[in-house]
Amino acid sequence: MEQVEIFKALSNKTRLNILAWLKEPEDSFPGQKEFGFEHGVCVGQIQQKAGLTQSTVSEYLTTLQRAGLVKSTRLGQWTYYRRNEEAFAALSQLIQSEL
Amino acid sequence: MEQVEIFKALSNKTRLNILAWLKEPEDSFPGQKEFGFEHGVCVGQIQQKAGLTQSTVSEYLTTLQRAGLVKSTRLGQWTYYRRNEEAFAALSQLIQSEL
DNA sequence: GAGATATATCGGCTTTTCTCGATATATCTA
DNA sequence: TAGATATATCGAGAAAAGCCGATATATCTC
Repeated sequence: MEQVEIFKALSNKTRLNILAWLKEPEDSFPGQKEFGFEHGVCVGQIQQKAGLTQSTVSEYLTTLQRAGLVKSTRLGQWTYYRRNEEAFAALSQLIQSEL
Repeated sequence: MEQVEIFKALSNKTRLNILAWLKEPEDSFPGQKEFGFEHGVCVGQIQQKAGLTQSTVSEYLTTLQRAGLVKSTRLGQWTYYRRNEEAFAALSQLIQSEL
Protein backbone atom coordinates (compact mmCIF):
# COMPACT_ATOMS: atom_id res chain seq x y z
CA MET A 1 0.00 0.00 0.00
CA GLU A 2 1.23 3.42 -0.88
CA GLN A 3 2.24 5.54 2.11
CA VAL A 4 0.05 8.42 1.06
CA GLU A 5 -3.02 6.17 0.95
CA ILE A 6 -2.40 5.09 4.53
CA PHE A 7 -2.19 8.71 5.66
CA LYS A 8 -5.35 9.57 3.74
CA ALA A 9 -7.15 6.77 5.54
CA LEU A 10 -5.97 8.26 8.84
CA SER A 11 -7.06 11.78 7.86
CA ASN A 12 -10.57 11.59 9.26
CA LYS A 13 -11.67 11.89 12.87
CA THR A 14 -14.30 9.17 12.64
CA ARG A 15 -11.89 6.68 11.10
CA LEU A 16 -9.36 7.46 13.84
CA ASN A 17 -12.11 6.91 16.39
CA ILE A 18 -12.99 3.55 14.84
CA LEU A 19 -9.38 2.44 15.09
CA ALA A 20 -9.26 3.54 18.72
CA TRP A 21 -12.49 1.68 19.50
CA LEU A 22 -11.19 -1.47 17.86
CA LYS A 23 -8.13 -1.30 20.09
CA GLU A 24 -10.27 -2.00 23.16
CA PRO A 25 -13.36 -3.66 21.72
CA GLU A 26 -14.55 -5.10 25.05
CA ASP A 27 -14.69 -1.63 26.57
CA SER A 28 -15.94 0.13 23.46
CA PHE A 29 -18.65 -2.30 22.40
CA PRO A 30 -20.31 -3.84 25.45
CA GLY A 31 -23.37 -4.52 23.29
CA GLN A 32 -21.55 -7.22 21.40
CA LYS A 33 -20.06 -9.16 24.26
CA GLU A 34 -22.23 -12.25 23.66
CA PHE A 35 -20.56 -12.81 20.29
CA GLY A 36 -17.00 -12.47 21.48
CA PHE A 37 -14.35 -10.37 19.82
CA GLU A 38 -11.97 -12.90 18.26
CA HIS A 39 -13.03 -11.90 14.78
CA GLY A 40 -13.52 -8.25 15.58
CA VAL A 41 -16.61 -6.06 15.78
CA CYS A 42 -19.47 -6.09 13.32
CA VAL A 43 -20.37 -3.08 11.21
CA GLY A 44 -23.67 -2.37 12.94
CA GLN A 45 -22.02 -1.92 16.35
CA ILE A 46 -19.44 0.42 14.89
CA GLN A 47 -22.08 2.36 13.01
CA GLN A 48 -24.16 2.85 16.13
CA LYS A 49 -21.19 4.19 18.07
CA ALA A 50 -20.06 6.42 15.20
CA GLY A 51 -23.48 8.00 14.80
CA LEU A 52 -23.21 8.12 11.00
CA THR A 53 -25.23 6.25 8.43
CA GLN A 54 -24.63 2.61 7.64
CA SER A 55 -23.37 3.38 4.17
CA THR A 56 -20.82 5.90 5.40
CA VAL A 57 -19.44 3.61 8.07
CA SER A 58 -19.27 0.69 5.67
CA GLU A 59 -17.35 2.84 3.24
CA TYR A 60 -14.98 4.03 5.99
CA LEU A 61 -14.25 0.45 6.97
CA THR A 62 -13.51 -0.40 3.35
CA THR A 63 -11.13 2.57 3.22
CA LEU A 64 -9.32 1.38 6.34
CA GLN A 65 -9.11 -2.11 4.94
CA ARG A 66 -7.72 -0.93 1.58
CA ALA A 67 -5.04 0.90 3.55
CA GLY A 68 -4.26 -2.37 5.33
CA LEU A 69 -5.09 -0.98 8.77
CA VAL A 70 -7.94 -3.40 9.49
CA LYS A 71 -8.88 -6.93 8.48
CA SER A 72 -12.35 -8.37 8.09
CA THR A 73 -14.04 -11.70 8.48
CA ARG A 74 -17.46 -12.52 7.12
CA LEU A 75 -19.48 -14.79 9.39
CA GLY A 76 -23.02 -15.39 8.18
CA GLN A 77 -24.63 -12.05 7.54
CA TRP A 78 -22.12 -10.16 9.66
CA THR A 79 -18.78 -8.74 8.70
CA TYR A 80 -16.40 -8.41 11.62
CA TYR A 81 -13.60 -5.88 11.48
CA ARG A 82 -10.47 -5.89 13.64
CA ARG A 83 -7.20 -3.99 13.65
CA ASN A 84 -4.18 -5.22 11.73
CA GLU A 85 -1.57 -4.54 14.38
CA GLU A 86 1.30 -5.48 12.07
CA ALA A 87 0.36 -2.52 9.88
CA PHE A 88 0.59 -0.12 12.81
CA ALA A 89 3.96 -1.48 13.87
CA ALA A 90 5.19 -1.14 10.30
CA LEU A 91 3.86 2.40 10.05
CA SER A 92 5.53 3.43 13.28
CA GLN A 93 8.77 1.93 12.00
CA LEU A 94 8.40 3.63 8.64
CA ILE A 95 8.01 7.03 10.26
CA GLN A 96 11.11 6.44 12.32
CA SER A 97 13.31 5.29 9.49
CA GLU A 98 12.04 6.32 6.08
CA LEU A 99 9.68 9.22 6.42
CA MET B 1 -1.60 19.79 17.04
CA GLU B 2 -4.52 17.53 16.43
CA GLN B 3 -3.60 14.04 15.20
CA VAL B 4 -5.92 14.26 12.24
CA GLU B 5 -4.28 17.50 11.08
CA ILE B 6 -0.87 15.83 11.08
CA PHE B 7 -2.21 12.98 8.97
CA LYS B 8 -3.87 15.43 6.58
CA ALA B 9 -0.55 17.18 6.13
CA LEU B 10 1.00 13.81 5.28
CA SER B 11 -1.79 12.92 2.81
CA ASN B 12 -0.16 14.40 -0.27
CA LYS B 13 2.62 12.94 -2.37
CA THR B 14 4.41 16.25 -2.94
CA ARG B 15 4.43 17.07 0.76
CA LEU B 16 5.82 13.62 1.53
CA ASN B 17 8.48 14.22 -1.10
CA ILE B 18 9.42 17.54 0.46
CA LEU B 19 9.86 15.88 3.84
CA ALA B 20 12.02 13.20 2.24
CA TRP B 21 14.15 15.81 0.45
CA LEU B 22 14.63 17.75 3.67
CA LYS B 23 15.91 14.60 5.31
CA GLU B 24 19.01 14.64 3.09
CA PRO B 25 19.24 18.25 1.95
CA GLU B 26 22.88 17.99 0.81
CA ASP B 27 21.96 15.20 -1.63
CA SER B 28 18.59 16.63 -2.62
CA PHE B 29 19.56 20.26 -3.15
CA PRO B 30 23.09 20.50 -4.55
CA GLY B 31 22.18 23.91 -5.97
CA GLN B 32 22.14 25.42 -2.51
CA LYS B 33 25.39 24.08 -1.14
CA GLU B 34 27.06 27.51 -1.04
CA PHE B 35 24.55 28.69 1.58
CA GLY B 36 24.86 25.71 3.88
CA PHE B 37 21.98 23.78 5.33
CA GLU B 38 22.02 24.66 9.04
CA HIS B 39 18.81 26.62 8.72
CA GLY B 40 17.25 24.37 6.14
CA VAL B 41 16.44 24.82 2.47
CA CYS B 42 14.87 27.89 0.95
CA VAL B 43 11.47 27.83 -0.73
CA GLY B 44 12.79 28.44 -4.24
CA GLN B 45 14.97 25.34 -4.21
CA ILE B 46 12.10 23.23 -2.97
CA GLN B 47 9.74 24.71 -5.53
CA GLN B 48 12.13 23.97 -8.38
CA LYS B 49 12.47 20.36 -7.32
CA ALA B 50 8.75 19.92 -6.76
CA GLY B 51 7.84 21.27 -10.19
CA LEU B 52 4.77 23.10 -8.92
CA THR B 53 4.12 26.82 -8.73
CA GLN B 54 5.68 29.03 -6.08
CA SER B 55 2.35 29.70 -4.42
CA THR B 56 1.49 26.03 -4.14
CA VAL B 57 4.82 25.08 -2.63
CA SER B 58 4.71 27.99 -0.21
CA GLU B 59 1.29 26.88 0.91
CA TYR B 60 2.43 23.27 1.30
CA LEU B 61 5.29 24.38 3.50
CA THR B 62 2.89 26.38 5.62
CA THR B 63 0.69 23.31 5.93
CA LEU B 64 3.64 21.20 7.07
CA GLN B 65 4.64 23.87 9.54
CA ARG B 66 1.15 24.18 11.00
CA ALA B 67 1.25 20.43 11.53
CA GLY B 68 4.54 20.88 13.37
CA LEU B 69 6.50 18.72 10.95
CA VAL B 70 8.88 21.45 9.78
CA LYS B 71 10.35 24.63 11.23
CA SER B 72 11.32 27.78 9.38
CA THR B 73 13.87 30.55 9.70
CA ARG B 74 13.70 33.84 7.85
CA LEU B 75 17.10 35.16 6.76
CA GLY B 76 16.94 38.26 4.64
CA GLN B 77 14.58 37.64 1.79
CA TRP B 78 14.80 33.87 2.14
CA THR B 79 12.79 31.54 4.30
CA TYR B 80 14.59 28.30 5.13
CA TYR B 81 12.62 25.23 6.04
CA ARG B 82 13.95 22.19 7.86
CA ARG B 83 12.42 19.11 9.44
CA ASN B 84 11.30 19.05 13.05
CA GLU B 85 12.67 15.62 13.96
CA GLU B 86 11.08 15.69 17.41
CA ALA B 87 7.68 15.72 15.74
CA PHE B 88 8.48 12.59 13.75
CA ALA B 89 9.74 10.78 16.82
CA ALA B 90 6.58 11.79 18.67
CA LEU B 91 4.39 10.64 15.80
CA SER B 92 6.11 7.28 15.60
CA GLN B 93 5.62 6.89 19.33
CA LEU B 94 1.99 7.95 19.12
CA ILE B 95 1.26 5.31 16.50
CA GLN B 96 2.88 2.66 18.64
CA SER B 97 1.08 3.52 21.83
CA GLU B 98 -2.08 5.53 21.30
CA LEU B 99 -3.32 5.06 17.78
C1' DG C 1 -39.59 -19.16 -1.91
C1' DA C 2 -40.78 -14.78 1.11
C1' DG C 3 -39.58 -11.76 4.38
C1' DA C 4 -36.16 -10.04 7.70
C1' DT C 5 -31.56 -8.56 8.77
C1' DA C 6 -26.63 -7.12 7.80
C1' DT C 7 -23.56 -5.23 4.70
C1' DA C 8 -22.02 -3.20 0.29
C1' DT C 9 -22.52 -0.25 -3.55
C1' DC C 10 -24.46 3.66 -6.27
C1' DG C 11 -25.82 8.50 -7.33
C1' DG C 12 -25.80 12.91 -5.74
C1' DC C 13 -25.13 17.03 -2.97
C1' DT C 14 -21.91 19.64 0.00
C1' DT C 15 -17.43 20.65 1.78
C1' DT C 16 -12.57 20.36 1.42
C1' DT C 17 -8.28 19.93 -1.05
C1' DC C 18 -5.35 20.76 -5.05
C1' DT C 19 -3.36 23.88 -7.83
C1' DC C 20 -2.97 27.84 -10.45
C1' DG C 21 -2.30 32.97 -11.72
C1' DA C 22 -2.42 37.44 -9.77
C1' DT C 23 -1.23 40.32 -6.23
C1' DA C 24 0.73 41.82 -1.73
C1' DT C 25 4.64 42.14 1.39
C1' DA C 26 9.38 42.05 2.77
C1' DT C 27 14.13 42.58 1.85
C1' DC C 28 18.07 43.69 -0.91
C1' DT C 29 20.75 46.60 -4.09
C1' DA C 30 21.82 50.40 -6.87
C1' DT D 1 13.62 55.89 -3.66
C1' DA D 2 13.14 52.45 -7.65
C1' DG D 3 13.63 48.14 -9.21
C1' DA D 4 14.72 43.35 -8.47
C1' DT D 5 14.15 39.11 -5.97
C1' DA D 6 11.96 35.85 -2.52
C1' DT D 7 8.05 34.55 -0.16
C1' DA D 8 3.19 34.82 1.36
C1' DT D 9 -1.57 35.44 0.60
C1' DC D 10 -5.86 35.79 -2.17
C1' DG D 11 -9.48 34.26 -5.41
C1' DA D 12 -11.05 30.79 -8.32
C1' DG D 13 -11.88 26.52 -10.99
C1' DA D 14 -11.31 21.47 -10.94
C1' DA D 15 -10.89 17.29 -8.42
C1' DA D 16 -11.46 14.58 -4.31
C1' DA D 17 -13.56 13.47 0.14
C1' DG D 18 -17.50 13.55 3.40
C1' DC D 19 -21.82 11.99 3.94
C1' DC D 20 -26.45 10.91 2.86
C1' DG D 21 -30.67 8.12 1.05
C1' DA D 22 -31.85 4.55 -2.05
C1' DT D 23 -30.91 0.26 -3.79
C1' DA D 24 -28.44 -4.16 -4.45
C1' DT D 25 -26.55 -8.39 -2.55
C1' DA D 26 -25.92 -11.98 0.76
C1' DT D 27 -27.46 -14.71 4.46
C1' DC D 28 -30.79 -16.31 7.79
C1' DT D 29 -35.37 -18.02 9.18
C1' DC D 30 -39.79 -19.59 8.46
